[in-house]
Amino acid sequence: MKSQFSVYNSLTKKKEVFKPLIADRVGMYVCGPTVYSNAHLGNCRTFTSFDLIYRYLTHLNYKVRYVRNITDVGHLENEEDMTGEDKIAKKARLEQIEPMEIVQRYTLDFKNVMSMLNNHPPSIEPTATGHIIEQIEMVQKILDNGYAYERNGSVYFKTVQFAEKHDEYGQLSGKKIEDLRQETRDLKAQSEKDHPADFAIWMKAHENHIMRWDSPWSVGFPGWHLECSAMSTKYLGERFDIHGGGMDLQFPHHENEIAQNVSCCETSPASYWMHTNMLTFEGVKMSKSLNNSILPEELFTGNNHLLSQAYSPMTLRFFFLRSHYRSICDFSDKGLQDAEKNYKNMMSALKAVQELEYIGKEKVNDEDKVINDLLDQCFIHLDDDLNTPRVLATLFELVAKINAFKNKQLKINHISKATLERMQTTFKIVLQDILGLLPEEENSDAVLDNVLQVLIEMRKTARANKDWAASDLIRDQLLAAGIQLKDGADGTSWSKL
RNA sequence: GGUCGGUUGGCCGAGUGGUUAGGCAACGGUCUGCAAAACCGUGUACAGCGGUUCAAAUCCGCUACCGACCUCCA
Repeated sequence: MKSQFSVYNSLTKKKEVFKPLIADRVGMYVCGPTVYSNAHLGNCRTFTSFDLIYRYLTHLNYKVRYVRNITDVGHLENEEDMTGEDKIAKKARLEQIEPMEIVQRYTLDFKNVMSMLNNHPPSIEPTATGHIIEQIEMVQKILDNGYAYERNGSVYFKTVQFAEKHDEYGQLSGKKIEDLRQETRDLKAQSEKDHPADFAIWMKAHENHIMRWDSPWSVGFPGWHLECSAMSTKYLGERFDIHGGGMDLQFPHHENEIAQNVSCCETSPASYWMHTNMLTFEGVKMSKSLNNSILPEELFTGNNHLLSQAYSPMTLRFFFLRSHYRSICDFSDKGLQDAEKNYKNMMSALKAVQELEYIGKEKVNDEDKVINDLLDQCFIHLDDDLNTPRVLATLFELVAKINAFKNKQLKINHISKATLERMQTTFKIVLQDILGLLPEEENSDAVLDNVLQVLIEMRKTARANKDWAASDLIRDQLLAAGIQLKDGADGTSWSKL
């Protein structure tokens, strides 16, 4: 049974059934980070969303090649400023170290954070500096095809001429070339470009620009949008299935990328464009320039005045999954507190469902259908453009059932043995394999567990003797120490608060 | 200024032209020695105004407020 997985395509502005170009294979390119400083929570949200997509495609048995670049050339800070510096070069100058040292530091930081969030590494993680030759070749092709011109060693893309010949320009972002002309003309009159909407695909390096490469036009560096065109083409071909990135990249980055690909390869690169929405803080986009960004490390340590406590990477992942990837997600301490509780409850249920044992003769009733319907719903909601809030809602309904079975509030033999087994495998697959939520092993301390088992035994004896003072003392003292005892149908268990 | 998007119950957050989202918090119940945990139940929300319709929170228009992009950004 092949699923009817549908995704929202930013290019056509509607949900479409996903059909790869080659059956059973998917090529996906996602614009990665610029490694000139630490990854912040906004970056985390985007890449966690694409990790989910990657995981689900893999679950659907597609062979996925997931390419996510590392931008280590940086972009110009101000395209019209001829002393404009590369972001990475600027940071390097300020910190008195080599640009590639900056790149290395923040690349490692980024990969480390991705790993903590349980995001799978992409199949290929190419760097812009490692693909200068490919980029130069692409510039040459665009020149040969007549969609660019050289000016003082820099090469610019003829945006207006391109837009006149190709409907593609503006389709993704909804921008009209007339508006761009109107808007930018007055402000940036002294440019060496023919038109304000033109953009550089090769830039001649200013004399103190550190990152530079030889080329047919000048010693310089590739333009803002070129690396993604070059690397996606190299690793996924001229046409592939999914191109993704944050919504803020839609214009100009992705629009210009399409223009480059069409003018070079005569085809728009991707069938489906997927854009993730922004993470906001107090209603405003989280970004470095606004100085309102929070670092993952601050969250994991609780070392930030906005946070009442530390939150684990899995709590953060859960927090992201609570909202749909195309909706704005507003960061809040309260939201993370909720997410933490949700996550813990979900993980307790995951443990509980695995421990359920089938007892008694099958007396299957309506409950069997209820459970199976809920399990089906998980995939129906995943198929619907990865509606994770709905998936979680469905899982919570299953959690209630699982706990009820565990505490004998529902009888296990009211569902079939096959249904129990399906629930056990499916709950785990959805939670761990697809949503990527792993247990954090909080009860893995064997010594602590042994000590607590002694106390639980002592309390049990006290209760049997109706020595409530003693049993309540154990319970209350442990609670004060952050350990909660839970009396269930099968005895007492414990968890950290 | 231009383009696009949002406004859902105490908070978060889905969704749909007519039927319970879900979570957190709250309250009631079951269970319990009492609690906690767990389960069950309760809340009747969709910015405002007008229109289309048998029926709109869901479609259309206007207004208000918020945001994103138009400059590097995930």
